[in-house]
This record gives sequence, C-alpha cells and structure tokens, in this order.
Amino acid sequence: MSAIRLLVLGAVRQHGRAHGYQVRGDLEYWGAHEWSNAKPGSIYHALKQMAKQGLLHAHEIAPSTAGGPPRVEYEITDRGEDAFFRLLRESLVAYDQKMDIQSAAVGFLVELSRAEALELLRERIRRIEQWRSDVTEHYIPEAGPGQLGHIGEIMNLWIHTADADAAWTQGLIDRLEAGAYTFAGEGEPFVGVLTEGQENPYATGERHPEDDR
Amino acid sequence: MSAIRLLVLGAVRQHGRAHGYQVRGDLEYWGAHEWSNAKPGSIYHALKQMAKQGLLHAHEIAPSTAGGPPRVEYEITDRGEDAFFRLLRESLVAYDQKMDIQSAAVGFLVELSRAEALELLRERIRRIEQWRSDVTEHYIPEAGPGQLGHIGEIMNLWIHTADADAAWTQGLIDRLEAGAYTFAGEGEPFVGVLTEGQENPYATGERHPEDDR
DNA sequence: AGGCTGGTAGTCAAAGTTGACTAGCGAGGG
DNA sequence: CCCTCGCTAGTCAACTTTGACTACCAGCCT
Repeated sequence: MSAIRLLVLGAVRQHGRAHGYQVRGDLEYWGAHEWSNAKPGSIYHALKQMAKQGLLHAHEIAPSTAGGPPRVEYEITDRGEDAFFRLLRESLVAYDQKMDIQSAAVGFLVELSRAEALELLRERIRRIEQWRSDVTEHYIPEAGPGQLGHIGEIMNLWIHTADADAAWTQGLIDRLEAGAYTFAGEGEPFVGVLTEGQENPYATGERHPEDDR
Repeated sequence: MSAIRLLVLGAVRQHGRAHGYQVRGDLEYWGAHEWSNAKPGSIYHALKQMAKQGLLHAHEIAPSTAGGPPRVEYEITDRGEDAFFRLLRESLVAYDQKMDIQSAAVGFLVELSRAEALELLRERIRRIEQWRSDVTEHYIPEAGPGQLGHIGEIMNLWIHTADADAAWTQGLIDRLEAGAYTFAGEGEPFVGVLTEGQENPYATGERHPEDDR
C-alpha cells in the first residue's frame, strides 16, 4: 500500500468537500510531491477509485468558477472516515520502512487524541525492536555473520535504519509528552489546507532546487 | 524506478543463464522479498519486458527437468550489461530514500572496482548533504519553523533519516577503505547465487516471523 | 492403483503509477 | 482586437505491481 489513499482521504476530510485540483494543491502545500508519489494522475485515480468503493461521495460536476473544465467535488463518507482512521493507525505503528506512508501519517497525527497518538508511537517502537531482534536472530547464518560477505551490509543498513527510526520516534514521543502541538479535542486545530484563493508558497516552481533530484 | 530491474538483471548476470524460477530463488536467498517488491509476478514481468527491450536474450522454452511447465532461459546481452552498471551506479549515488534500491545496489557493490565503489559512496554523501541544506534552507518559512506546526515533524523525520543514511554510508566507506570484502578484479569473488539443487536456507517459510508484517 | 501433498514454473486480471497531453478561460501586451 | 501566456482542472495510454490462480510431475501413504 502506498501513501496516496491516506493523503487524499485526509485532504478531502480536512476540506469537508474538495475537488481534485484542490487536493492536488494541498498535497503540494504539504510538500508531498517531494516525499510521496502524489502526482496528478495518482490523485485523480485515487479519488475515482475510492468513490467507486464508497469511501468518498462524488458530487457531480460543478462548472468551474475560474476557467478550465468542470470539476467533480468529493466528500468523505462514514465508511471513508473509518478507512481514514484505520489507515492512519496502521501507518503509525507499521515499521515497513516506507517513508512516504510514515510521513503522511505524521501529517495527520493530530487528528487523533494525544493519548492515542502516544500509545501508537510507543507501539511503533515495540514493533521496531521486535523486527530488529527477529532479523538479527534469523538472518545470521550459523557459521557467523562473516559468511554473508558484503551481503551482510544490506542487513547492516536495515538495522541502522531501524535504530534511527526508533530514535526519531522516541524524540517525537518526548516532544508530545512535553505538550507539543494541538491534538483533536484540544481546541483550535492547526489546519494545513489552502483556502480558496490563498497562494501556495510551496507550489511547484523554481523555489525548490531539490525538485530536480 | 524500482529495484526490480537491477535485481533481476544482476541475478541473471551472476548466473550467466537463468530462468525465472531461478531468479526468484536467488532473490529470496538474498532476502529481497523482505526489503523489495520482488514478487513472482514482478520478476516474470521484468524478465519479459527487459527481453523485449533487448537487455536480455530469451532462449526459448526448455522443458523442465523437474516437473512443472517448460521454462524460458535468459541471458544478459551487452546492452543489458551496460544497463546493469548504469543502474548500479545511479542507485548508489542517488539519495531518494528508496531503501529497496539502495539495498539492491549494496548487494551488487562488489561488481565494481573498490576505487569506483568508494568514489560513488563519497558522491552519495555529498548529495545527501546537498539535499539536506537545500531542504533546511527552502522549507523553513520566513516566520520561523514554528509556523509549520506538527507538519514540521515530517521535515524533521526526513532530516533525521538523511543524517542516519550519511552516517551509515560513512561507516561503509571506512570498512571498504580498511580492505573489507572482495571487489571486481581482486580475485575469487563472493557469489550469492544458489546453484542447481542447493537448498535455500532463507526460502519463504516458517523461519522468518517478520514475514508476517 | 488411487489419492494427496508439495515443489516447480509460470500466467493473468485487476489495481496502481507515470508522464504527457488537452481544453477552457482571463489577463496583459502590442 | 487578436495573440500568447499561464492557470485551472482534468484525461489518457503505457507501464508496473499485486495476489490469486493454474498445470505438471514426483514421491508418499494406504
């Protein structure tokens, strides 16, 4: 599974009602084109697919107010809401080194309660540690790690990455315990969507040399 | 781009001549089903595609010696050889946080000369540092990082990951400089393929609880 | 002899992804 | 007034990925 469904569901949800181009704008605003496969084609595909599956409801074509073709507006359904939270919770605890999913989940972290977020992040650490010990136990040949030759460097890379991830997670836990950010039910939320007409400071353009990578 | 082409090309190349099931076995032996999308469908698809594109030559169907349908054997072509090294070099220097590609590249690292491998790894570090400074410069709002709210944690995650990657790369460089492993042209290479009839200690099975993730 | 299991080798439809392309409208220049 | 440019909003074909499925043979059990 990729991050696109979580991102699109979350974007539509935060808007209440959004069309594809709006979602596209939000994801760009979040920098998602940098760290996920959130390209136009994928976004529109995900919208259609999730509408077909009943996670979104498609309000048929409103003619555009600002030039261009008519647009389809989407709204999240109850089943979509469920799917969003299921995806979010899974993505937070799953250690599968897919950074795009992890990033997307962090972006929606504050949709949960602080207590649940902390719980999930602690579970994440437990799973990373479990994974780490499974790997070190099972992938080391009987004759010692030397038998693996340079192939052992792959395992080394993974362990190194897992440790870095656990450390980052712990850092986030510490910040959250210290009261950082505003979670669901804690008052005025931080909303990261672009309202109609607002310019996007991170729009695709010349401003990010790293786009060229 | 995914890791599958590099993996399949490299596997066929190390065998000299291999059919799909053999490639599948090698990738499993390398643990690639854990850290990449090397599923049967993808492997067979990649083989066919690369044969169509002239990177592999398909020796038409030899009847199987051990039950099952007849099998197609593949051999790498000169263009395939070029493509393999181009992919390998690219994958080593590219910092795009796709761990599957990085892992695959590490697996074939010793196909290069030690000098070139070191050169590429140093370039990798330079690129990570470049990426890091680009990101920190361009993605921090004028009003300070606090403006980002919890979204800033995504950037934090990426920076953290980049630093961990650079550290791992430096560690590998140190080990290679100290003479670790056997590179191309340095004598008897370490070959990580399964020969006919050899049992695969890492075959898909009950032995890896982490498969269940 | 018949049936069951398990390994061998691979196919296929459905889903997801990519990058290039289109079409409509407004603003601004000449 | 016309033409181009750029933004809005999206489509589409080609390609890749996924997971379930198939067919064949060997060995074992009864």
